[in-house]
Amino acid sequence: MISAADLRRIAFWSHELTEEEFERAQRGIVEKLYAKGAYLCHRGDRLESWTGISSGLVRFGMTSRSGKIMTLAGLREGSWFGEGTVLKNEARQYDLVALRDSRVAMMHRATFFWLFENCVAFNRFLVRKLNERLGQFIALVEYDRTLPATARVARSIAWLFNPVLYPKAETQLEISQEEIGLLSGISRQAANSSLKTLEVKGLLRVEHGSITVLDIDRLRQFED
DNA sequence: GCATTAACAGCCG
DNA sequence: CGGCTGTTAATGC
Repeated sequence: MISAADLRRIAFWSHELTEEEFERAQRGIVEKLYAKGAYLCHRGDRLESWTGISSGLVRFGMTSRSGKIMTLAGLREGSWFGEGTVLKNEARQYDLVALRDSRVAMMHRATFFWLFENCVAFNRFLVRKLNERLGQFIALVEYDRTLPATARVARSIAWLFNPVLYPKAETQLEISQEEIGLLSGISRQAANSSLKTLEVKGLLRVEHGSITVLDIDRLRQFED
């Protein structure tokens, strides 16, 4: 079972639970490690748990039949996902791959349903979360073809700093330029050049192995 | 043109 | 040392 401190750290929704609800959640979660490159699940798998990222970075996406990869979202510490699959009790429609060594929190299906049936705060969180992700996926339709590379990088990064999904996130995030490329759907070299552009415009600061966001609002809307 | 892969030197932790 | 970054050259759509 996950420690209380870890649960508080990676799940801001847990702060709104009563003591009883919190303990139920805690007892229903186990943590698991995935090495860089390992799949948490493949499309078509049954992954029974509702899932949160405890540390590391995971790519949420799919691979087309021709082998082209499509990234739907990058999942960082504090990301929770899989409620759609758990609620509908169906197979996963996407792949989850660890981009670096990652620790993942798995909530048992029964615990998820207990919270879903009994806890208003938990449901408020789910609705907020689904709403943000829906907005993100709508933006993805435009993003994929229309926007130039730098704008796609800007959006991929902005999503990792979504204030609704990660209300307590630091402005700095440990992420390499290669990982940013994987999440943005471009090469490391192109990611490097886009990051330089965004840095010159004052939207973020590029550091060795990490970035610091300076202006999340402009980053989200960046178009050229 | 624009983006990709490959290669490599240099830097950081 | 191993991983990440910055840059260039060759190649493809």
